[in-house]
Amino acid sequence: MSQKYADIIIDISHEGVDRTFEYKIPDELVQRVQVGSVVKVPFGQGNRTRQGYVISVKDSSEWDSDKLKEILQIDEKAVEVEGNLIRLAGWMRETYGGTMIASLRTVMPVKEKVAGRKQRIDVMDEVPEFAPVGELTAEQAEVVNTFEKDYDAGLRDRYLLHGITGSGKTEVYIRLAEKVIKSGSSVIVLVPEIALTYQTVARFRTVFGNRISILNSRLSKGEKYREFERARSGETDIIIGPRSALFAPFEKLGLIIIDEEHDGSYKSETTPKYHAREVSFERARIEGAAVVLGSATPSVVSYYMAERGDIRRLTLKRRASGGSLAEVSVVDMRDELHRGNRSIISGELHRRLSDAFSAGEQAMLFINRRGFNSFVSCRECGEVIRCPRCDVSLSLHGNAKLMCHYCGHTEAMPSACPKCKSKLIGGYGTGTEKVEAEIKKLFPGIRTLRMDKDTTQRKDSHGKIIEAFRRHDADCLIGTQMIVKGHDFGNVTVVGAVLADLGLFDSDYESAERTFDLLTQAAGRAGRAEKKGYVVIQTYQPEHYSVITAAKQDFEGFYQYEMAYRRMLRFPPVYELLGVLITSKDEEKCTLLADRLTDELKQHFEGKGTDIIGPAEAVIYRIDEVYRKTVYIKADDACKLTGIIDFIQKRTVNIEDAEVQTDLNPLRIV
DNA sequence: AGCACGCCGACT
DNA sequence: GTCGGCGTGCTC
Repeated sequence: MSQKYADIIIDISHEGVDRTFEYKIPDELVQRVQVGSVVKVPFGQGNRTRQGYVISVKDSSEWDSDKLKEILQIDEKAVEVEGNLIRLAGWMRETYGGTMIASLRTVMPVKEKVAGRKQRIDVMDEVPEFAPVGELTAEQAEVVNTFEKDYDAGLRDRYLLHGITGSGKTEVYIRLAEKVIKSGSSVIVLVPEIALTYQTVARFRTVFGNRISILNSRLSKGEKYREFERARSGETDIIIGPRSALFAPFEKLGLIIIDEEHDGSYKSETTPKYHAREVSFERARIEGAAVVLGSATPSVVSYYMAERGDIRRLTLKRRASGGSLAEVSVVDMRDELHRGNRSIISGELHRRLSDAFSAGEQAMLFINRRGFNSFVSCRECGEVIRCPRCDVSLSLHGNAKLMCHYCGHTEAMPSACPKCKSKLIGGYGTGTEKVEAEIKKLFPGIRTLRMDKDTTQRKDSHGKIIEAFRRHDADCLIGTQMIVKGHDFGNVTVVGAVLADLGLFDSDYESAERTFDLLTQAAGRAGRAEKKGYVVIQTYQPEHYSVITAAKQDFEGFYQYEMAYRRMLRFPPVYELLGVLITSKDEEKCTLLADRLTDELKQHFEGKGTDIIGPAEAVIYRIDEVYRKTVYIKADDACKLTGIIDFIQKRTVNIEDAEVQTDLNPLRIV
């Protein structure tokens, strides 16, 4: 048999070796080495044994055969990568930057086979079965019909399912999945991590039984591997999980569903900083699968695509249960102050809560606040206690410990101000703590539950709090935005957004969108059963379009306003945005690299439909003793940014100990 | 990343 | 003279 050769990516995440290397395939391995094989190869002068991934196999080589080294063996412990997933990784590298090996690791989140442990009992296994899905409404049936017709015609399209809260999107997903599975293909369902609750899982499990794989953050590597193996071997037809479930190795994929597609958790925070929506389109293209994006508040990006005809829009306008939408009112907190009410609870919210509690109903109060804990400051001189390693204030945990949210630095709470020695220092408590105290004062005897970063530190505590509230162990649930997402509580009739607009101050082009989403979703929480619901939005900016349109549940209105703003400021989706982050422990090197890189970028790309903005200090200039500068590039065409990412990757300017990362369409300005 | 090669300072 | 510092460059 003639000599065969393999192109191999070495498992080292470094730009210098981010390319394929050719190896000879020894005769005894030639039957078994194929694209996707994980092999051991000698590498470098010292011929150290390294792991590598076979990217292609070929019959000839440009190289002198006796200069090539041979593959040593197949790595039996490693999991093979499907050819299609390798292609997907190649696309991700090209689109988002970073090394090929980083993209490969991303598409195969489970690296090592783990000996099958005894099957742990998972809470998800004890989920009670829901009543089988009943008849669909006319609207739901129409959506399902449209999809089935396309699917039968061999068309694998992309759809945006825009359905108001309570319109029964999950039932639609289930029907679509059934259709695809019946015709012999598999389905991936992505959900935001936080929404992967009993309810969602229970509904799917009722229909699909044990032919479903469920991923969640509680699974160990081995358990996750087991679920992926079940998908690979055809033991399951459907996988449901967060972002990484997108890479489930189904042999024949027919449909990818992304529920709550506007959710921020679909964007990866580590290189490659991919967005599951974008990657799902590419995976679907490679595999010949359809994509369904679903949301009550679609992302501006997806809605824009639908408007331009890039994806097909399907709508659900009515609540499936027939329940009416909640009555929403907006309270201007400045008026409350003028009237002499200095409480954080307005007169109207107080009345609604009072009515609900005396009727034995429940209420939810949430604070739209991205900060986590209170900072500690001196009442005398105003000094704020800051992290010695990062440019942020420390937050108070418990009442004796200060902690940095960015680097984990902890120190004891000082007894006096480090600057003026005053004893009058203290934290102000988290927003949720304050609200809880206020509620207890206003409504003695009312049982409250608090859900925020503090109370959900421990694993599972999130689910426990939700379940306790569902059992009516408490009358009032108080929390940050995490209480808003995707939980149905039949007995909740009042939802209050205590401080609705805090998010609007973020230095972040998506903050209006997020505020609209949260308020709309919050409003959808009230009165989901037969009882009438009331939503009170308290704000200092009642005239802000996010607040006005959310109160009316008017997505279209919000979208028009928001697009005008995005257009004017040239933000996505009208323009493509690339964030470039330059980091170094050495402030001067960080500046030098940022300046030189910007000069080069301006030389090559300025004008011609691209704006180059920066360099500037990042919003948090220093994290964990690393300095951070940013450059932002806006372009009228995504291809230009792909070229710029490539240029940055191959840049000639390099400063040692300083690094560059790219972030395509970042969710926020860092 | 990790290893070898290479060209200058203070040691047996 | 030579042991060893880590700057530079390459890895199929």
